[in-house]
Amino acid sequence: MPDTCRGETSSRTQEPFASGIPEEIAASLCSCGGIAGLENLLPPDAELERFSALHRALADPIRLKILAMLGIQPLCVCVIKTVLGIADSKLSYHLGVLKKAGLIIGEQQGNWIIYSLTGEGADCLGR
Amino acid sequence: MPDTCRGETSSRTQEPFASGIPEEIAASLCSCGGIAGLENLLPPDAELERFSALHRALADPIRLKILAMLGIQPLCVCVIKTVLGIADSKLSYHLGVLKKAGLIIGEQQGNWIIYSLTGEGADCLGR
DNA sequence: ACGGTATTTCAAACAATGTTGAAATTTTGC
DNA sequence: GCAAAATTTCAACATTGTTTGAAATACCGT
Repeated sequence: MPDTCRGETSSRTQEPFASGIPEEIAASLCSCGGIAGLENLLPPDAELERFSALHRALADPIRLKILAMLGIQPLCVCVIKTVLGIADSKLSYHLGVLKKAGLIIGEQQGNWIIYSLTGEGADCLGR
Repeated sequence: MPDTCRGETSSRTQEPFASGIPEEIAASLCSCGGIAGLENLLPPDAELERFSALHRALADPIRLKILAMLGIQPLCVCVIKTVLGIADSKLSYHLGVLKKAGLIIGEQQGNWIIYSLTGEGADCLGR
């Protein structure tokens, strides 16, 4: 391990916390470049935003069930509705959330709209 | 492919939707056992509930950032706070959410509490 | 054009989650 | 025991997400 961090815990850089954070923490923090170095290792905010939006779309059992169903085969709304046993407008709301998140896509086919997974939606199922 | 599905689309079983759902849908639905067969292929409700709770915990950029930080090294609250630049109580709230979800664990060490990823938390980072 | 079926949209009620600042708790060093 | 630092808890409030039923839209067969 490189000895980049001699001297006192936080007198080298003027970090905004008082004085003695735990030795072990200070040491490894130091060897990754202190607070600034740590920050550089983090994903950019835009990416965090994107991921959290994706998780928000998956944060509901009804929506997960819809994804699971579409993972088996494309389905029209009426079949999904029958399996879930929920009101039309409720289902439509959840389909909208999944669609807006880019996880499913709906294709009109005559009187029906047939939903299926997008590539991203399929990725979500694989974990 | 097995020819398990001769005859009219939905006269064999009395499915609760009117009459003619699209041919293609009906056919594959049929070959997986109709509505009932489809239902059997879905994860049990308890599992959907569990997954959705996990996603809910990840559905916030602040929390994702905390996880990313802890993925680099264990940290005390004051360092996390410095990086995020948010109020103590706000941070504590989000740490609580992650802790309750089983993704991080806090260990008191003197005056500080040092948080680190649990196994499950580390799994989440790996995608 | 009409009547019927499938699906979505809308606004209002409701529920869950996130934020804020002040007060409480825990631990340490003296 | 007391004061100071780190962290959490609490209750009020703000924001966001979900449910509901009614009305609107889109498409088909006649």
